[in-house]
Amino acid sequence: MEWSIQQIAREAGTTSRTLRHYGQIGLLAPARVGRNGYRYYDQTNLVRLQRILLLRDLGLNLDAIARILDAGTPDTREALHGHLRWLEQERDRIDRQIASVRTTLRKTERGEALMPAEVFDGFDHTRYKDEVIARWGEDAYRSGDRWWQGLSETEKQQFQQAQRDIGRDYAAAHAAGRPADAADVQAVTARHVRWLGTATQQTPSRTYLVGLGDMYVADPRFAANYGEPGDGTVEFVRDAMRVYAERHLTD
Amino acid sequence: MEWSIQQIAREAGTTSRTLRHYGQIGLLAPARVGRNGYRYYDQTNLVRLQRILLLRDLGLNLDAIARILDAGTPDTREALHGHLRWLEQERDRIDRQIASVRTTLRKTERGEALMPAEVFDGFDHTRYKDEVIARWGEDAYRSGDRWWQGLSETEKQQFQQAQRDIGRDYAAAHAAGRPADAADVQAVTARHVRWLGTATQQTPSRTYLVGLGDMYVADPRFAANYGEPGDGTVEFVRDAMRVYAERHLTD
DNA sequence: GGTAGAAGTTGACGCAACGTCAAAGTCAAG
DNA sequence: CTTGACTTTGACGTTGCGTCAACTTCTACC
Repeated sequence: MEWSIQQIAREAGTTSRTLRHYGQIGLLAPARVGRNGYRYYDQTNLVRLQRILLLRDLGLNLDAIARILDAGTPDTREALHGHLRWLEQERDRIDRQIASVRTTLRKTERGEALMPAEVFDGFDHTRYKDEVIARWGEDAYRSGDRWWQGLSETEKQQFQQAQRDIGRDYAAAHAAGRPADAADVQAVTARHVRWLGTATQQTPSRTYLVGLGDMYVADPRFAANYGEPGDGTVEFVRDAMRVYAERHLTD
Repeated sequence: MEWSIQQIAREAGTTSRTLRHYGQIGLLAPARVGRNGYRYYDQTNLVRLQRILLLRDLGLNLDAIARILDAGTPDTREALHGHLRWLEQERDRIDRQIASVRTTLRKTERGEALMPAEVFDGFDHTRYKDEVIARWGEDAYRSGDRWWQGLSETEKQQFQQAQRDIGRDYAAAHAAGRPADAADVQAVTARHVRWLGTATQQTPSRTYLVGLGDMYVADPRFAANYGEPGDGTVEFVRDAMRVYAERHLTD
């Protein structure tokens, strides 16, 4: 059982040009090439092609895909778990983009200014560029949270005051040795979440809050807002956020 | 107040090359170009650049960004709405992928047989939904055995159970050294053919059954359903199918 | 005023992953 | 034998810049 290039392309939902490209770069060679030069593909090719398309959809580039497929998957379960984690991360990223676009939409519809003049004041994320990229990838660096854009000066100051208060309370609780799931700590987190809700104009989802906690830990810009550097307060905050998310939020 | 290209780039967290590129494509012209050829940017440029970077982070391409920025607010809303719809669609697709990978994981952990297209569902088919649906009626099984789509979960499980039984019986007969044309083996094949008939809603033709046998051998996904890999069971099944086809079926 | 070094300029090529002609050969049907 | 669908191999186009290269200009310091 073998198929022509068009048949296999239709079957897999791609184009013949793509298949020729994959042949050219040695990613997927046809099972047989006729004397007329025609490419013929078999079942094995189809399976490999679909794995290629799967991995491509996961965002991997063809080079990486070739390495994965040819290295022989050591453990299917492991690989699938990896896919899953990647997919969930991807969904979270898209969720954040959706939230961001919604915020932008609301503001443009209300006729509010999209961008204040001193947008770059304060948060100079370029200083930590390398670290952020190393831990989160170029994308995270470029798309990082910029919800605070578009606020008035007064609003900004209020937010900053509230943020400082919350950060101070977290630091105090952590210094006092309180556990992250204690009621008083969770009360701080509740204020924190309300603060976030006001900032982003909507209640954060569970995965968003958890992801944000991880970002706090990963990103020194955020770490600077919570406790002294290296005293473990950021991790403490992350844990408290995770607890809160699992107790009170859904997706 | 005006800045050099590097200063603006650092401030906005991008590169001078990017700014030159934006100048070249007419997306962001510097406020002034010195007699020395140097580009100088002012406050207005900065605001526009910031809007550009924001929209870029939202995933829009530079062409779209130029149209939005140069057209004014109504188009902005329209574009953002469009982009929002796109993002939501993207998230749905990823959700389906996640469900698909989870299913795959569950089944591999239980050692159940994988239904190939189910594994890949959400990857290509949904995107080309119309095309796939259009050609779904015409030749379902020649296109790769996806008869089981549209069945209820219970029905699917029944089919899988039946398939496992048949596979087990084949493997046992082969292990016992029975010939493919023996009566007891042919009895298994008869069940097999009935199973196929139910699945495809029609009695298989002779050439179809023979071709399917060859496909079993060629395709590791099917081989996995019959005996241990490499123990010759698949070939045994193919032979039994061929015998049955030649004895009982026509085209 | 000389000089080093940082920063600026304009090309021009490179990259990923194909899309999109173009010119020409092949196949299946009527 | 013609027609039309399908295939082949080039080869250039696309997006959003990165990355030299070769050269000029600005700034700082001796």
